[in-house]
Amino acid sequence: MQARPRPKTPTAPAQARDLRVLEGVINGLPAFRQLSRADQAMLANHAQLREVRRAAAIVRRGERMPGLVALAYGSAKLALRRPSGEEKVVRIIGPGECFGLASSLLDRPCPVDLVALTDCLLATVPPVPLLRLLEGNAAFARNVARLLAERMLELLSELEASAQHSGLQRLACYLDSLAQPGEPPGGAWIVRLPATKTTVAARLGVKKETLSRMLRQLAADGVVQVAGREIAVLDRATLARLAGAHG
Amino acid sequence: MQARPRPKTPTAPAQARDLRVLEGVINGLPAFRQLSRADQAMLANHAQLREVRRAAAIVRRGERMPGLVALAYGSAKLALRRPSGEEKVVRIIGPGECFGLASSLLDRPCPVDLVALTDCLLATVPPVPLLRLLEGNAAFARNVARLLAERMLELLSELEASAQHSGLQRLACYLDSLAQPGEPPGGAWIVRLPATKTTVAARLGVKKETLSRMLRQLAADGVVQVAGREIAVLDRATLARLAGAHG
DNA sequence: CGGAATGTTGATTATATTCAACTGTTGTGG
DNA sequence: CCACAACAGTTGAATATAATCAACATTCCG
Repeated sequence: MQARPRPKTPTAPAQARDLRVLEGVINGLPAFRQLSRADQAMLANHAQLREVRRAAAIVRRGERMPGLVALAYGSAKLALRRPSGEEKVVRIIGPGECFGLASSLLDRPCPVDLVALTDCLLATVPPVPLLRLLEGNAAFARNVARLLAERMLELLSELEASAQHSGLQRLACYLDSLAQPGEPPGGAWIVRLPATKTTVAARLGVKKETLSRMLRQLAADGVVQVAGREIAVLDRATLARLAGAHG
Repeated sequence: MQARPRPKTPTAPAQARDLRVLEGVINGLPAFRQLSRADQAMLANHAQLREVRRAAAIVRRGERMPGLVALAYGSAKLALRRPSGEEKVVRIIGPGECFGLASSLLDRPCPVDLVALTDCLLATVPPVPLLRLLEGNAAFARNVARLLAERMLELLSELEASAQHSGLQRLACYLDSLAQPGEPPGGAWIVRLPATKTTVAARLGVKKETLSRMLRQLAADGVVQVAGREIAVLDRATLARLAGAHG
């Protein structure tokens, strides 16, 4: 914890003020925002701060969950790996997001690999204080119930996406969901891929070669314009049409 | 194929004793079993009993959720339908199981089609009493949280299954999970498909033709023996091997 | 600079779908 | 009771889709 943060990281040395940082991170999570400062402090007291390097495994599938993992900065992927080497990325999480609520509450082994996509700072809240809070704080229990319900529905729409067979449909749907209005007003929409194309491909359930070909196709049709990880959506209507029904 | 107990008059006329039957059904659900009799009675008072015919739509996707739907008898499928007509079956539920907890709690539109596979009797508990209980009963809130957490992990393993690309892998995995020890002790294991092969195929994410071919393949290899909806697993080791890694 | 990771492209191949024809089962009404 | 319609399942041939293999280009970092 005295290890100096990477010189690239512009923020102040995080580890020096564990509790401060922890409380900040915890307060930033939707799951905990409504808690009293006392409860938040209790969680922070039991939580741990951890820095991990790009490509490091944060939790491995099958391991006991160390608790709820919250990202202060950086990004990580939740991935399922087949022995054959192929992997399916379930979700990509960024700063302020967390992972492992369900498994922690039930004390079940981690159902996926959690792998850092960039250097990360993360907070880990062990199951015990979570369960204590769940027992003693009805509002928290309600909150957790609502949160899990939302996550469930998200996961379901994830499953739905993976069910629509055409890779192109899934890509169109994905781009559409990530599109942000570009800075020149009426112009094109912008998508910044949250990870390498290889990882995004795994997230979409296709190989990187296929993703490459699909993007080329879309570009040739004038629907998008690709520049590395930046994608400009030129024709959002067509994109939406592709995402909806079979194109 | 098999004699389904026709609900000519199932046991006793169900609608005549709404409250009795409702309390019975509600008490049978894991979500509600631990409630006091008073709370159960409250739920029963607000709940409704409904008989539906085979193939009838119980709730349509996008409709407002009428509440938690619990099956007293019969079975139903949760299905996602693409405009193109193809459908993906997410889950098949049987007696004692329920559906729609997450959507009801959040008052979100129903994310799937719920369709009766056989004639059914079902109880519907509207969102309002559910939410009231969630507010007033901390133990219930904790219970709901745990239940949703479990459902989440199930859904995740569902997603995992749909990610392993080989249809044969998914079939092997599915059969393995349904295999029951056959009645002659050391003999073969038995699987009774919970629905028509067409529906099971949709559950596995393949067309009925493909399922038929895969089963023929497995039978030719001496792994299973198929007789209508009954499947005898002759070589469970091989089945498990197929389910695990690429076969 | 140089090496590793990432991404692209073409040729080939595996897998499952689609189309189509046919069989078998089940329930209904003449 | 039989005929028939509707549905469920099987099988083969042609086809579509994405994976795999292989070579090459590019970008990222130390």
